Amino acid sequence: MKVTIKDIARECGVSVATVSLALSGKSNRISQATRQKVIAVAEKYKYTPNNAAVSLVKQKSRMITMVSNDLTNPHISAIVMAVSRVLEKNNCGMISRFLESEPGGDRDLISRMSSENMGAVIWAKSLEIMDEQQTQQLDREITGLGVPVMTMDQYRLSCPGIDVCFDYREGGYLAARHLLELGHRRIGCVAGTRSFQVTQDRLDGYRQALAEFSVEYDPELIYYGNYTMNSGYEAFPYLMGQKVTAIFSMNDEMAFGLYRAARNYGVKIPQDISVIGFDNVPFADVMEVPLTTIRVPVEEMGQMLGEKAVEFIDTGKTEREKIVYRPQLMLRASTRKITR
Amino acid sequence: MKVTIKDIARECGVSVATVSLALSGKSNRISQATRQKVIAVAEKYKYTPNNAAVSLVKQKSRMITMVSNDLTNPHISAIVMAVSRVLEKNNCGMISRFLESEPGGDRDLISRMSSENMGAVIWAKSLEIMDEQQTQQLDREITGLGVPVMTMDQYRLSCPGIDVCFDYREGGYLAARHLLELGHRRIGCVAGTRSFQVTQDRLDGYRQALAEFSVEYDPELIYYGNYTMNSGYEAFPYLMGQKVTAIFSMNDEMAFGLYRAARNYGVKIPQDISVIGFDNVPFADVMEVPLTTIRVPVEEMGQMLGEKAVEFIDTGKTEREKIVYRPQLMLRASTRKITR
DNA sequence: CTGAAAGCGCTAACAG
DNA sequence: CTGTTAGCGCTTTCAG
Repeated sequence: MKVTIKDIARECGVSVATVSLALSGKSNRISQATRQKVIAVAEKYKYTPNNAAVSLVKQKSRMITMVSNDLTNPHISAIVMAVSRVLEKNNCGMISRFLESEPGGDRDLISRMSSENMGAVIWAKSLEIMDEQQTQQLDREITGLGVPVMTMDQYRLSCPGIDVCFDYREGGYLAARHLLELGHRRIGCVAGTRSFQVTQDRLDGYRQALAEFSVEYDPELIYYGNYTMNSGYEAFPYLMGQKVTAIFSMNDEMAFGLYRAARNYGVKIPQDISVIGFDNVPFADVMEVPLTTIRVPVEEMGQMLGEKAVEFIDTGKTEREKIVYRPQLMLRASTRKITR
Repeated sequence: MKVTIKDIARECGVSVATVSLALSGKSNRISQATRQKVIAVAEKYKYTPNNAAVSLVKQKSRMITMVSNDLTNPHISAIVMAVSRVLEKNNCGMISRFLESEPGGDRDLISRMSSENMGAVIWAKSLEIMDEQQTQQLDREITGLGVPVMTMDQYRLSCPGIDVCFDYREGGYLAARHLLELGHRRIGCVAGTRSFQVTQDRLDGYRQALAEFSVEYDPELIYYGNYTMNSGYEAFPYLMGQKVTAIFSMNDEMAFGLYRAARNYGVKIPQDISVIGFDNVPFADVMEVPLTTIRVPVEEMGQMLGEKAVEFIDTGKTEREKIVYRPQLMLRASTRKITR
């Protein structure tokens, strides 16, 4: 049986209250002598508090629930890893819930979460496009958890927390503009999951760039995938059929799918076709033709998410904050001036 | 305030005991009428039990602690993802602790874990090479957690659980033999972290293959990295200096580092040098020159880990089991017959 | 079939 | 400076 505060109290000949106080160190009502003794005994038996009991009485804990998409995407694992690092350092725990990248299912998730009494949640799931009513509904449910919530998008929540955003629109804009500046006019796009807000945002940026260059938007040039490598692979023949000279892929994973398909079809990147990705995962730089892409500062964003979660737990503050990160073009070798 | 069992009891005009019994459904001592009423009210208020309270009284929970190395390695994230999937399905939660791939620090980790009262732990951290005394010491500490422990290596623990192993030795053997069969004789090796047992195992396999082909083992041909891409990158010039014609990399990540370095040095794979990896991460197949590698069935292994954790929690069984998975050569394009 | 009561390990008033 | 006490939300005997 694990040693409890009671065992220590008995051994030291003091009450449990004294032990609790001595160990927490939060009060100087305890004499040096007793404190020292208590600590010594606690160490002797390698005492560690029972978190369930602590969080039951305190009504909160240093456990943080992290909700995110599928880890097989290195972009996601980078975020999770960054968050985890911060939490460990601040001795918080992390309960992770990795969801397959499919829309829906939040309802069930939230009810399960409400059983755990975590101190905060990091909701790093892609935001679905929602109408006003759905938005309010989700807000009500999430807010109902009664803890601060950090998100990775503008969820328009009313509970304490922060929205750590990225300007996907500008990212899409930068990507398309880069291609346009290289002279491309028929620019295909491998979009991600249709129902995600971030997909729409990138598309908006793409369209804005086209407009600036007076290129008409052609919906036939958009292929909707689901952010997996495989969907990039499938997009390739379709877009080639559309005679595009360049492709903007909404994430690097799908761009890699494009690479693989191009190899199969004997199409050379960037000689025959330019490709630009999005995310800047570590692998982008390993390919034989390093991938030009849009950098998303995942490390910084993950760290911010983690630090804020800890801060909200520790200070109990109640504001809702927001921060927006900006994209950056990583120019590498997969894009080039149009030759025809 | 979250609704508790007490609120429901009051609303239904019954005692808390009755509510508990009715909701758990484990007893037929409750009349249909009351049960129905209790359930209706619980749903109305979206009641969910407070896990802290439950686990405090039951002295265990359906929360599983998952300890693993750094997620930036896709091989690790695949395992974590597979585990997570089965836990979700069995409505268990997962507390994750991702450790940087450095030796040591288990001590602190275990004491932190002992505060959470999880139902099981999955210890998917690489095993360090240890002497008899250290082995016993670790066993004592881990066993001291008082819960079943699933590992990914032969930890020789005495607590309930399972060792889900992989035959790394045979993997190393297959890799080296493949190269030998292609006629290579000076075969470099990018080893992983020196202090890991799995590193030693792969090396043993490599040496065995050399012996079978009567090739003398040359320690100068071994470069110790740390399983990161970067260490593969650094290994390259060293091994080229040793005039090797082929390289066995102990994981795919490091092989990718080799790829990147080869590109920089203008060395062609496989024309100038053959490369074989280990793991078979999804990317291995995306490279312009798809990577020949040794497959580790991470999906199956992760699933086994998760299922066993659930099984041990649900049945309370106390044996210690063991299962060993076998390697498989994935022949692709990065290795070829020696031409000189 | 149902209620009362004890207790899981710990904290936080409130007394002393 | 230290002990007593009342609970946090829930399960589980043990009576009724």
